[in-house]
Amino acid sequence: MTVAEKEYTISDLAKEFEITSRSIRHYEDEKLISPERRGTHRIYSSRDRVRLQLILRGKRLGFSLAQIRQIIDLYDLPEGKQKQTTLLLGLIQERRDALLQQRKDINFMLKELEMLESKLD
Amino acid sequence: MTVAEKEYTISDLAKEFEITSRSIRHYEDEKLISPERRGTHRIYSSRDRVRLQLILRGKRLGFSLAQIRQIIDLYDLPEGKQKQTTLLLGLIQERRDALLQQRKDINFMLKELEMLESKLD
DNA sequence: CATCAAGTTTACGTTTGCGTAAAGGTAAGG
DNA sequence: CCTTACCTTTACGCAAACGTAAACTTGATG
Repeated sequence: MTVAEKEYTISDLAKEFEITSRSIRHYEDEKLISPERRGTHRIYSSRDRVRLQLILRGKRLGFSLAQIRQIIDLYDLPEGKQKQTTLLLGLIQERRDALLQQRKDINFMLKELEMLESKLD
Repeated sequence: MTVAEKEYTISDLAKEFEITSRSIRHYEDEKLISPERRGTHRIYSSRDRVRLQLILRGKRLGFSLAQIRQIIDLYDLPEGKQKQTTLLLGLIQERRDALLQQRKDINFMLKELEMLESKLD
């Protein structure tokens, strides 16, 4: 039997992640998330909540909502045979390259901060 | 004797870093860089070039120009006794926290990408 | 059933980060 | 001196990512 799925209102998630409801609705406008509707009200599932986490993670990394949607869409691949594997692999590789570059940038800046800090004696 | 410092025009740097001159001037408007002037023309030194690299690194990490300026300003501390050490240490710590969070986010996403990739068989 | 917090849509406003003319100044070569 | 390439400032334009206000609707509660 299916365990009762957790559900969230828009302000539940807004509070939890310290963003505004407006932002969450905006992400919906931009097709990044699409919660169930119960009447007019939005009901968010655990999966929706995870998607929101992915969105925010992408944001912290400086990706645009459009880029984040691309990444998120990768998660929605219908199981089994994929549509255009090579295209997707390319997309994944692109993302990975960007992330690896970012990690380098971060490590560089962390070192710089250390040096700066040591100057403050 | 002082070794002749390398100098660059705005388009030298624009080409090297694959950005537009417009962007570089914009960074100047935003007080992120302030090259020497020879007449009306801008002359960039090696130090200016390094600053530009810092700017672009910050951009790749998703920082706003205002945030980047804060970081860059840390480099311009007059040697020796600093103005408000504790304040600066706080600022540095803030930056570090953000960078560490980003690194976590990156590592998370890299793992996710691997998983996604493995689904494409 | 009245109330009241929380939800909804619609739409204009704002900030950031440049793009893109427009209109002209400057430096080197022929 | 004239062309040509590159530089300058000024200023309006624009997309992204929401903020914010207006004007309802809904659902839980006393």
